[in-house]
Amino acid sequence: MTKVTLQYIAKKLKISVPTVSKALNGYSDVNSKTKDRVLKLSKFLNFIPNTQAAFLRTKKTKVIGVIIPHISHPFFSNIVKGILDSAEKHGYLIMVLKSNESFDHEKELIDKLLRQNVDGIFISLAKDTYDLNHLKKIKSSNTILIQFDKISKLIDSSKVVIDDREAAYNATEHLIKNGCKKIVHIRGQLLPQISIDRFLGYKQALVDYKIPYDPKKVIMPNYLTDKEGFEAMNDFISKNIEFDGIFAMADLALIGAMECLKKHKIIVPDDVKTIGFGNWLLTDKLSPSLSTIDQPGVLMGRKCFELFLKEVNCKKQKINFKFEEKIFKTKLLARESSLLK
Amino acid sequence: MTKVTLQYIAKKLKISVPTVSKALNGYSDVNSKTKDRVLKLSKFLNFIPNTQAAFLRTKKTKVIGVIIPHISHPFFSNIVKGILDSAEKHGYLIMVLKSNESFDHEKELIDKLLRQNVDGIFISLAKDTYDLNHLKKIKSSNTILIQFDKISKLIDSSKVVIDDREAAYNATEHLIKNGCKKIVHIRGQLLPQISIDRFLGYKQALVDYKIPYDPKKVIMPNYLTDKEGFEAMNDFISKNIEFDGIFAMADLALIGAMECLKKHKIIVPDDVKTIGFGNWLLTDKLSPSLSTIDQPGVLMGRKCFELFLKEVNCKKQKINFKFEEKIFKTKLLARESSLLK
DNA sequence: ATTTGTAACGAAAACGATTTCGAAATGATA
DNA sequence: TATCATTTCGAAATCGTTTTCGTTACAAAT
Repeated sequence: MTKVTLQYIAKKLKISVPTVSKALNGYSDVNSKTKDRVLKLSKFLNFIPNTQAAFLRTKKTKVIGVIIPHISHPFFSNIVKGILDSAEKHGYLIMVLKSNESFDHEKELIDKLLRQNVDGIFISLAKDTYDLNHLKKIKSSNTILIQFDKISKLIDSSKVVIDDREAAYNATEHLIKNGCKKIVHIRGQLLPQISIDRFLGYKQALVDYKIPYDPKKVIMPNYLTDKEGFEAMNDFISKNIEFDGIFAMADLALIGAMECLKKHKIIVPDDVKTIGFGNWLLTDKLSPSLSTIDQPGVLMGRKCFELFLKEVNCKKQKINFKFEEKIFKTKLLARESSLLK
Repeated sequence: MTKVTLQYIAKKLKISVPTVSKALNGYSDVNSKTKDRVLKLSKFLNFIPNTQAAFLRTKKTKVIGVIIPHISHPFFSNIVKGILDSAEKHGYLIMVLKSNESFDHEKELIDKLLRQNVDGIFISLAKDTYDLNHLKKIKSSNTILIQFDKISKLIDSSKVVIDDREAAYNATEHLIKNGCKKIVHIRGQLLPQISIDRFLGYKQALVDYKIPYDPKKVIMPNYLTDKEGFEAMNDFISKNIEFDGIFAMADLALIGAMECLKKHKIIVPDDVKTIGFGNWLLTDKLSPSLSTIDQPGVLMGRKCFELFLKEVNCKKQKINFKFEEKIFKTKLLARESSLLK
């Protein structure tokens, strides 16, 4: 059994390869009868066009590479879901890669994707990415780059983010308005812009409400896991740092922190009010249910693809293209953990 | 600026294209000095080999397609994570596609992947997949097929599953041993083997412990969401069906069910003991924490890739290959929701 | 009768690699 | 010197498409 190719079909039909190709791709210079014959036979033979061969001419793979720091993370799952939703409607396929938050790894992944000639690369940077030459390589290879979530402002590309600063401001303000005066902050690492921005939002809210900023009330664990959140809280408590509110940069860290509170018989929200970030799955089912900031992951994923597609079309039609930065609004979900009784 | 190809490098070095190719691919019939020159220049020029062109000869893409019913689902996230872990070590890339539990969609996705000439397809079938011609198409195209989770026994391929029946048996037995005599079961749809198996495990445990099976104690919602779980429970209660235990085929459905109990002031585990399935993220943080069956998603993903690789190597060395079926043990996590006080 | 226009098709080049196989050059051996 | 083996290289074929452009045939218009 031989492979079914254009060649094969052409031979069977005693016509040329180009004609078969044109018939299948809807060119106008092919008789409708021959077109029918081609379509019928190729369906009958279950012809599967070879995308790699096609690529050699078209230079389009209709594949997008998505690089995220983690896979098993609800926010990134939602991002991927959003991208997939849109991509599939336009016939694109998605390669998903994870950087494990490692810069070195990230560089390799980009090389891999460029070798694959993907049409676009969507990336949320690793938290320790400082050098940007790998992103420049993407641009110089003429591959479309879309940054989301953890982005670098120094690289020209369309971007999809949330207003982290505003979100953090709102979260902090929310605690204040619910009576907190001594708010501790479990923040993310130094480098990624989002953890800086969230920290700045926290600080700004304090300023605006005339609460003195106290560096001792801010802690920076290595990872935002529940364990580290627990430890962070232990730290505050053992150092006798007073607090009546917690703002954590990630729900999971907050959950760990709250377990520590429970161990110390500190009641949420009675004694301490808390708010997290991310609206993780099931945070609404906890007791107390977690107040948090909802990031519209699915919408963000869709937007990434939309901006990508816009760029594709502009390039095709040689229209001038301007990069866009879409800033999504977050939603503060006030649940039990932060509300006055 | 021209593209850097083998051609280009060959010209610069005044040698032939094949020699460059051989130098880069470690052939022995190339002088070590020329090899050095090639390696140096191609690194200097930042040569990116064109995988599509290479494919035309090698017939290997080093890409695997993974089809799962949902993206934002912790179990499948873990599967993908496991696959990614292993794949990356062996230089494979992963395309992730979601079928949305739709058979029709699933068929299309497979066509897309075959067009892409992926080396392997890993699939967890949609719950309403009844016809298997699309899987046969994979096999007849000589693409390696690995089935996991929701599989069809009728198709010859390596398979990675858990023993659903045993797991469900253990869950039910666990409830019985903790004093339950009237256990309701929230089951999955009729078609997928896993929901049949889990149901059978439930039934078997009843038989073994001499508890009469009562069809009225089994409900089959359309989806295993929290809402549907809630409704299911409402149904039981409104029909005055007595129960002192719940075994749900999915944690999320159980969570919904337990919200309904709470509404009716039925206390878990005092009045009713419950156990779910899947060990979803944060189910250990709920109050009461959920007893559940842990599926080793990451390990399963890794195993999928391992079996795939074995098949690849056997084919390469023309060794006889036998399909394997790996059945993972599940772990019963006895937490608060099912334990005697 | 000549020109023009249009529809339908195919020859040929191109995309960028890999692989087979034979040739040339060199060194070793008889 | 003749023969043989080894090393190193490249010509050529090939993979399966797409796209440009020219050719043919025929009808319509002048």
